[in-house]
Amino acid sequence: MSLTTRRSRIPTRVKAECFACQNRERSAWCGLSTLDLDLLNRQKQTSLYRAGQPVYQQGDECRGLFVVEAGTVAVRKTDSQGHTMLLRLCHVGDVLGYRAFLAGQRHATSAEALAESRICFFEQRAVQDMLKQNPELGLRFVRQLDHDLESTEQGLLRTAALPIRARLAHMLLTLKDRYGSVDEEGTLSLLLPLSRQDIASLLAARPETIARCIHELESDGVVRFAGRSAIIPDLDLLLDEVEFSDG
Amino acid sequence: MSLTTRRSRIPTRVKAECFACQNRERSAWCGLSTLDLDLLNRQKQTSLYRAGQPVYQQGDECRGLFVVEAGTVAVRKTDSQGHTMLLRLCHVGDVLGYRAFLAGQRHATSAEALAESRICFFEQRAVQDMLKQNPELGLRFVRQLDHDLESTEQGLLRTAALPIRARLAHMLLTLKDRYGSVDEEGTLSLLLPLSRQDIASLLAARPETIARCIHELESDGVVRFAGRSAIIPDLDLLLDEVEFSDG
DNA sequence: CGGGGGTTTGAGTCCGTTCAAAATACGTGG
DNA sequence: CCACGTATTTTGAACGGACTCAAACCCCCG
Repeated sequence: MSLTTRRSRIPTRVKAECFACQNRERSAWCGLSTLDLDLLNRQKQTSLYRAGQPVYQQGDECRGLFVVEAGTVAVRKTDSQGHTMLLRLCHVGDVLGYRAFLAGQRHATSAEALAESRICFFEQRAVQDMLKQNPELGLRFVRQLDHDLESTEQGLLRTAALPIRARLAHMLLTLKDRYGSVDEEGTLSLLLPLSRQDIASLLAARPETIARCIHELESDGVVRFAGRSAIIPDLDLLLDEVEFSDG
Repeated sequence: MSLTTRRSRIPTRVKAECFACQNRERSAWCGLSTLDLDLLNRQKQTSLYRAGQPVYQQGDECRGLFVVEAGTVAVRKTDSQGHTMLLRLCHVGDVLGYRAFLAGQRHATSAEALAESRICFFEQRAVQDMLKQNPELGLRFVRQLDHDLESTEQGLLRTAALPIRARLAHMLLTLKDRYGSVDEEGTLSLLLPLSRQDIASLLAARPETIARCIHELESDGVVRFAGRSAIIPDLDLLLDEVEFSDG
C-alpha cells in the first residue's frame, strides 16, 4: 500500500451550522445563548468519518472536544502489552474526549468511527471560554463523566458475575433503544452497529465464543441473527437470559 | 442477636480539628482559605469506624461528602441479582461519595470501613457553599472522578486480558506504595488491608482460586504470605508476573 | 473470478469454578 | 487467659465454560 491510499485515515471536512443541528436540544450544549452558540459555530469543525477512521488516539495530546452528530463511535483501550478492548459506544449527541479535556491530560483511550459518522470538533480554547461564561456547561460534562463511570462499573460487575451468554443478551437489551425498531407485526428487530469481533471485544470474550453463543440463542429461539441484524420475537425471553443466568 | 448489639453498626463521633488535620496538604481541600477552613471545621463531623462498619449504602440518599482521614475504605457494588464485588479501595486523603454528590443522585455503590478508620463528613449544603466561593475545589473533584474512571477502565481491561495470577501480582504492586515497607535487609513487606475474600472480590475471582494462586506464587518464590502480610524478596520477579503473563 | 478479512464450526485443552471437607484463625464468653 | 464456637482460609477432586488452534466457509471488494 502506498502513501496515497485510497481509503484515507483523514476524515473529510464539511460545512454545518450549529443552529440547524438536530441534537442541540438533547446534547450537552443545550441551554446556550444565541451569542454563545454563534461563537461556537464560528470555530467548530465538522468532519465526516468513514467506518474505521480514528477520531483520536490513546496517548494523543487533547486538542479539544468532539460531539457525535451522526453515527456511532467506539471507545477502545489498549494496555502496555498490546491487549485491546472495546470499552463503550458513543452515539448521537454524546461528547467525546472530555476526559482528557477536564483532567488536562493525554487521551487515555482511542476513539474510532464504527459506521460512517459526522463529528464536530471544538477547540480547547473555545470550550474553556464557554465554560467560564456558562458554568452550567461544566456540570453537564461532569454528569457525563459520572454516567460513564457508573456504566463502566456496571460493566465490570457484569463481566465478573454473568456468563457470556447473559452478557450478550444484556448487550442486545442496551442496544435496542437506539438501534431497534418494531415492525408492523410487533416484532422487535435491531441493526447492530458492531461486528462480531467488536461484540467480542466489548463483552471481554473471543469471537469464536460469541459465534457459539449466538448459535445457542438461536437454537433456543431467543434471537434470530442475520449478519448485523437481530430479530427478537419475545423480549421477555431475552430479559430472562439476563435474569436467570445463575444466582 | 438483640437490637442492642455490642458490635454497633453506628460509628462513634469524635472531635477533630481541620487545622490539625495531617491530610490537609494533600487532600482535595488543600488551598482553602483560613476562613473557608473555619466554616468547614464548624459543621464537619468526624467519626470513628470499626472494621466492617458501613459508611454509606448503595441506594442511600446522598447527604454530603466523606473524607478518609485514617484507615481504608472498600467501595462495593451489588447488582440486581445480588452479586457483589469490591470495586476499589479508598485510602487516607481520598474523597468518598462525591459521585452521588456531583450527579445529584443516590449512591450507586456502598462504602465500608475495612480496618478501623477515621472519616470526616461534610454536609451537602456546606460543600455547595464552598464550591461557589472556590471553583478550584470543583475541578479537584472532577479530577478524582476522572482518576476513578481511568482506573476502573484499566481494571476492566486487566480483568479481560490477564489471568488471575497476574492480576494478583498487579494488586500487590499497586498496594506496595501505601501498605509496604522496606526492612533493614532491604526486603519489601506489605501489610495487606484486605481479607482473602476481599482480594477475590476485587480481582473478580473465587477465594479458593486466590488461595491456590497464593500457593503458586509462594512455590515459585515470588511472594511469601503469612496471614495478611506479604513479603517480596525480589520486586522484579513480581513485575515479571504482570509483564509476561501471556501475549 | 480470485484474494482476503471476518465469521463459523470442530476438537481438544486449560483455567477457573463448584462442591465438599479439613484446617486454621478469630472473637467471644467463661 | 484459656476454651469454645464460628467464620474464614486452605486443600482436594471433579466439572465445565471459555479458550486455543485449526480448518472451512462466506461475503465483500477489487
